[in-house]
Amino acid sequence: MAERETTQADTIRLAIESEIFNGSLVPGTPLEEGRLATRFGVSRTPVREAITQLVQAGLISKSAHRRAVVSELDPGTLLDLFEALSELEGSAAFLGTMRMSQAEKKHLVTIHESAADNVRNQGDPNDYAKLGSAFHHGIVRGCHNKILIEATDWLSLRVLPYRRFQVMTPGRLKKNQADHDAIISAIVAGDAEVAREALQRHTLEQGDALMRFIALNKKKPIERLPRAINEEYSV
Amino acid sequence: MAERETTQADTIRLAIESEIFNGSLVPGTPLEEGRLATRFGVSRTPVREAITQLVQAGLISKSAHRRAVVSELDPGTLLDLFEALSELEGSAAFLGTMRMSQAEKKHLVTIHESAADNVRNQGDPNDYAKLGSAFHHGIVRGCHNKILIEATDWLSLRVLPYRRFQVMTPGRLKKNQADHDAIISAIVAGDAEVAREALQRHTLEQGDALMRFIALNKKKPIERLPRAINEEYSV
DNA sequence: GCCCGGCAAAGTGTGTACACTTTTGCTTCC
DNA sequence: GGAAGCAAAAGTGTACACACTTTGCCGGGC
Repeated sequence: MAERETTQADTIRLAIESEIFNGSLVPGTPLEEGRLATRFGVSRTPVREAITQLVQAGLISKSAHRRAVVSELDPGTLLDLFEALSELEGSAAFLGTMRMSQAEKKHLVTIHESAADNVRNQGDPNDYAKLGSAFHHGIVRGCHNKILIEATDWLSLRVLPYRRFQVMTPGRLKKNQADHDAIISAIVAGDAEVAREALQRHTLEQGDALMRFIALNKKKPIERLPRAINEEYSV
Repeated sequence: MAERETTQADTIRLAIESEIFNGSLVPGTPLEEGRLATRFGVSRTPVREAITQLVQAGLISKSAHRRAVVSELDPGTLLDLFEALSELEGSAAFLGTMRMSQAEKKHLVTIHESAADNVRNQGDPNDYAKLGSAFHHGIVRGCHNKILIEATDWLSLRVLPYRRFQVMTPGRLKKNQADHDAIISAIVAGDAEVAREALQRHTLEQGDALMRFIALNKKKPIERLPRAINEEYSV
């Protein structure tokens, strides 16, 4: 085979990841090395490697001699996750407000305005979700701190499997847009402390809404849940 | 062999970790699977597993078909690390101030007072270092948010290999103790915002001091550096 | 009827072999 | 003398085999 710089373990890790994100692999599902190996047409070795990586990423959990399972977050942990994420994003917003270049801020404004257009014209909710994710992403990147970005991504990753339950009702969509409006204003105005607080509260509320939604729909079978709004994941 | 709940991979990971922390494995050192395997008296398989885990922990870096090396942090990244850590610890202090039980606060005060005694009586610097670490640890645990704790630990882990360069000159020691004093006062008084800011600035300054120290001593061979003050690592 | 002990099947942990990639040091040519 | 190219050596990635652990089931005892 020709030179490869991505190993099979990487390929398999990516495949499993995306199955977790798009919901084919529901939290709680056990992952057997042997089965995955035959399914992907490789031996168990690269599968094991992929699993180890995903365990460290927090997406799956496993203990010695026991099968790996897709991580399942109880409500308390999910709440912790959003709380921690809100703190990190808040910090990023604070630093970003002081560090983003004019071009970076401009870019954020552009994204925000596209989202506003989408709301006005009742565009594709999927597009709106992507813009929203790009907005958050842009702010976090703006802090120019590799480690903080890495940590934020790490937490975002772990929320991702649950994001698919999110639905944007017209009311929530408007609220979301208003929140973003306040955030971008603070950033453009250079008011770092306000930006921190606005983004922090926004993320916390997002998490809250998501949790309420999950709680409401817990009893129904997975298949009956509304379709995921973000087919793609970006982190 | 009798039943074991810790696999060889775990054992080896722990061994490599501690060698990184105590300085036997200097950042930049290449790690060969084969050599490690013979050294630990196992096959390459568990060694590979251990390495994969350490890569995800950020302690080791590696790319396909290339040897793994102990992660080396350039000054910029180290600065980012401390900045991010300071934000996280600040957040933890904020939440902890509101959430810690009286018993937990009491415990922190006890630690702090032991440290004060140590300073007054010019006790063992090693003990002081341990108390300092317990102090930070206690505050972080106080936030009662599993994810935030996990994230903070993750970053602390990555700083650890560099902590051994830290020296406590009498001046720094006094400053450190004064900082802790301000932090514990704010926590006991229930002033969360002050606690956040105090711990945040404290961690940031600690990082700054460490970086200056490393920069000064960079040229000297490793063996000539002062002995590590924390033999143990706790995270 | 319920619990407990043991058995078989499933599944993971580790050793080992081999193919392929990278690295290194030598040789050769300019 | 230095640079480019080549070949051997070193090292990693994957497959596969086997031992050990876990798990679920079954039957016997209380």
